[in-house]
Amino acid sequence: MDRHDLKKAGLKATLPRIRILNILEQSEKRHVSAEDVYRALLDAGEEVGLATVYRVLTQFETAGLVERHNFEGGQAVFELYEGKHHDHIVCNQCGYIEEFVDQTIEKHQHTVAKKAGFDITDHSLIIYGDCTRAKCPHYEG
Amino acid sequence: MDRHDLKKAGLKATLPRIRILNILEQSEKRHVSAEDVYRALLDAGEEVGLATVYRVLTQFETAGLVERHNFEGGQAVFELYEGKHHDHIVCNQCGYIEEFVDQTIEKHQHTVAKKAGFDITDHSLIIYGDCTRAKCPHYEG
DNA sequence: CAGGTAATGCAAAAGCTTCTCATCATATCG
DNA sequence: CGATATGATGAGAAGCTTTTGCATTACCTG
Ligand SMILES: [Mn+2]
Ligand SMILES: [Mn+2]
Ligand SMILES: [Zn+2]
Ligand SMILES: [Zn+2]
Repeated sequence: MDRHDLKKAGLKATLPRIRILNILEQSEKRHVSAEDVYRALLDAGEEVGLATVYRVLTQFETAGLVERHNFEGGQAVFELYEGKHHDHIVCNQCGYIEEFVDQTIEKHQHTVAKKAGFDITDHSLIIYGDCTRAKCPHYEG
Repeated sequence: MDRHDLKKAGLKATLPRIRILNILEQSEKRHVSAEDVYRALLDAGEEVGLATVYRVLTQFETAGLVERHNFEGGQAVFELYEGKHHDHIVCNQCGYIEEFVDQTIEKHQHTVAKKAGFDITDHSLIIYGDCTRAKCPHYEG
């Protein structure tokens, strides 16, 4: 992802946009808030305003470069869109996020929509639970 | 639902709480925001503070009397909990909400959680689409 | 119905996101 | 390559939803 992809998306290849794209690509965490991106820029010594981060992320979303998710907790999170849909399972304890696709669930959603008389455009499926990773604060055996 | 149910939930039967419960029961719309509840109270000539509405709705949620949903749009919505789980399909155009349960989807969520090593506690499934009701602004045949 | 405790109302504050507007960078074209 | 027009940025103010602090008031118990 570089200035070329921005141009293709109809966006001027400005320094802030290139930098934000880099943050999204190089981030340890795949799902990051606007604040996360902003702090990462500050840590890297880049001067980008928080308002710009919000603006650019929204533009990226509109352009189909990133996806926005509203997990519980008020703060929206963003991730690069890689061309394939997936859903999320989130740990209540440590916030760890795993991605998944279940074809049966996907298919049944369409059935449900049809039965309800809706032309389905999208969906959001988030499973919440307690993960069993050693790292997780609440995990004991 | 009356003062008795409040007591059983460990909540004092105060006037604001009784009134809010009534609003939730008698509301035209099943899924209402805190603002919706607040305005309904004002319209009924009841003097209840907005902060109290938020506090009480959160207490009701904790007590298992209502459920909170975070649909797109920033504002949380609440509905009375009737003892049975369901998911939602929401119209992008008019906001109309239909409820559904799909046992296959429910079952597969547990499978997914197990495979990911999570003890599932909850989930949120929201399907978005365009409804085909005559009432709907975008619906044309 | 008096006393203790919990709930309320108001206003202030918090948290997240968007907007305004003067300034600045980018793309384009000569 | 430099001038110009256009669009983007940064800083702060503002918006919207939700929470909090605190003095006052209502509920429950006895
Ligand atoms: Mn993801
Ligand atoms: Mn519902
Ligand atoms: Zn965890
Ligand atoms: Zn509709």
